[in-house]
Amino acid sequence: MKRDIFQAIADPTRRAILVLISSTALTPNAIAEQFKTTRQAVSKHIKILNECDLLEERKEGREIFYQLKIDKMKEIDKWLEQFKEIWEKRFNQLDQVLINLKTKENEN
Amino acid sequence: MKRDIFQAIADPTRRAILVLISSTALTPNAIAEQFKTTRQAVSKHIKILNECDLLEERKEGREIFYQLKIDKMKEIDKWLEQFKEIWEKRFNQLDQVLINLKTKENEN
DNA sequence: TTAATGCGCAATCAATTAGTTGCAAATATA
DNA sequence: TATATTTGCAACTAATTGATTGCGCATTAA
Repeated sequence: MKRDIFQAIADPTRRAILVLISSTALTPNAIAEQFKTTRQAVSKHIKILNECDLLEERKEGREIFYQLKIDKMKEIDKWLEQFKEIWEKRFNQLDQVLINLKTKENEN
Repeated sequence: MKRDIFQAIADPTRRAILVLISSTALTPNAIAEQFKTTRQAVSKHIKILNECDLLEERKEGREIFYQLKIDKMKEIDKWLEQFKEIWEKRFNQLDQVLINLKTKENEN
């Protein structure tokens, strides 16, 4: 099954999980407690996130702690860059318009 | 139907459309030509993008030109910020480790 | 006026999805 | 050893998705 990070963040529950485990490693049960959902539902989301290579796991006895591979999130940022170039260009153009207006103002 | 921008970018065809119309306004037919897909399929994607308030449309005779509301893409960037804070913090910590190593080196 | 073009929308279909239930394996506790 | 806990995985269901087909409306061209 082909998954990508954009599909991973499409689901709101999954986005919340990502935020939750971005700074702390948590077990599936601990995650489920935060969301009023079942452990199994969380488990399925974890599986998907894992397929996207978004998780680090650390086993400790019978518990498994999951944490976000935060660097993976940079892939989204990288994709966004092509739009940033455009919106920054537009912003600069707007800026130029404002400067031109001000110059004209001073001419009066 | 409740849509959000994260669902909009979940589909690879839709991501390609967004890139395509980020700098130029195009008609559904013109978009479809770029992807070797049908006009109707593109039309459905456009509908979804529209529901997410991602598009500006300009009617010209019987043609409708669609262009990306580029500012809307900032919402994704805004969501990413919470992760950026973490990865920058980690980077600085790593930086500190390297500085400490260098200091110890100089002590020898 | 008639024919062709560009478009949105509804109906339909196959595939995928999120969630539930049930179970077996591994670990911990009594 | 017997029991309880934590987990992953498979089977199932209801809902959603992407794509196709067919239609009607508006605009343009002959």
